[in-house]
Amino acid sequence: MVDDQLSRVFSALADPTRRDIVARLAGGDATVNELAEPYDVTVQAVSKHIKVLEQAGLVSRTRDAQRRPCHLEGEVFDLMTKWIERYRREAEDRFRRLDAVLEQMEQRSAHDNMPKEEAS
Amino acid sequence: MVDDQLSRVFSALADPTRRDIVARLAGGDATVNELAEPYDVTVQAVSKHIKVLEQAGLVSRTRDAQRRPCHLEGEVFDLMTKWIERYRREAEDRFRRLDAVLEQMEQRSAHDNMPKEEAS
DNA sequence: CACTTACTCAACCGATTGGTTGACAAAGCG
DNA sequence: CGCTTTGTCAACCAATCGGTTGAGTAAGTG
Repeated sequence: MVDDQLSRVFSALADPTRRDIVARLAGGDATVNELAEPYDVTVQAVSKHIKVLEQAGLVSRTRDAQRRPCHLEGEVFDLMTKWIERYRREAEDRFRRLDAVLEQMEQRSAHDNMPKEEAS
Repeated sequence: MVDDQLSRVFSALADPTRRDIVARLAGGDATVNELAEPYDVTVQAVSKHIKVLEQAGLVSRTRDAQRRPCHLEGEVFDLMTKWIERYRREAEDRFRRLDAVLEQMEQRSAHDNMPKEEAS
């Protein structure tokens, strides 16, 4: 099994059914049977999916008689967002720097017929 | 194999080695051997990881003699961020609404006289 | 009490995954 | 020309994954 939380979260959301469950839970809490209803799989399979989401920290469960209402936990999204944002920003910064370099090269190679204005 | 892009991206980032590769590529392009160097696995294994990242759209490759420099593609992160942000926001909104309801209940139970007609 | 509802656990199955080794292609270098 | 570097492809293997069926638990209902 995957050991670190970030891996568990990404891994949990790699499955379309589980993403759909998350999407539906974002609209409100629901029981296992309610969640299982629209899919063409057994309740046991959905129960497994929920367990995966639970272990990733994306979903929590309470008890209401025989029912086990599932609740979407928002905080874990922060973990992902932080990771994603960090590298996206770096990638974009590098891209911008590269862009600047290319622009400079462009200007230099065409300095004869280019306007004297220097766009810094 | 996973069919949709979002699944491929999440699935690709579910592996710690692949996340590390992405992290390192955020610092600049690198060849397969350079990327493989720090890990305790064969170059072939790393080559496979890169292929997974490539098919997820996270990495692109050019050619430089025998070398295949890998480049991090930033745009795909948007796909993830959009998905994440959407459901996080909904979850947080619901949380705030629940908070408001609980607060209201708190205030109401503080009163000894409960209103006869309960709004639903 | 028996019965139904809601759900989980255990065992199994086929497909996929992450790793290996070995062979091979493609390009630069002696 | 051979040799090295850089990387991929193919075949295999053990572990995991998503699904199944069947049994079992826990709680409300007749």
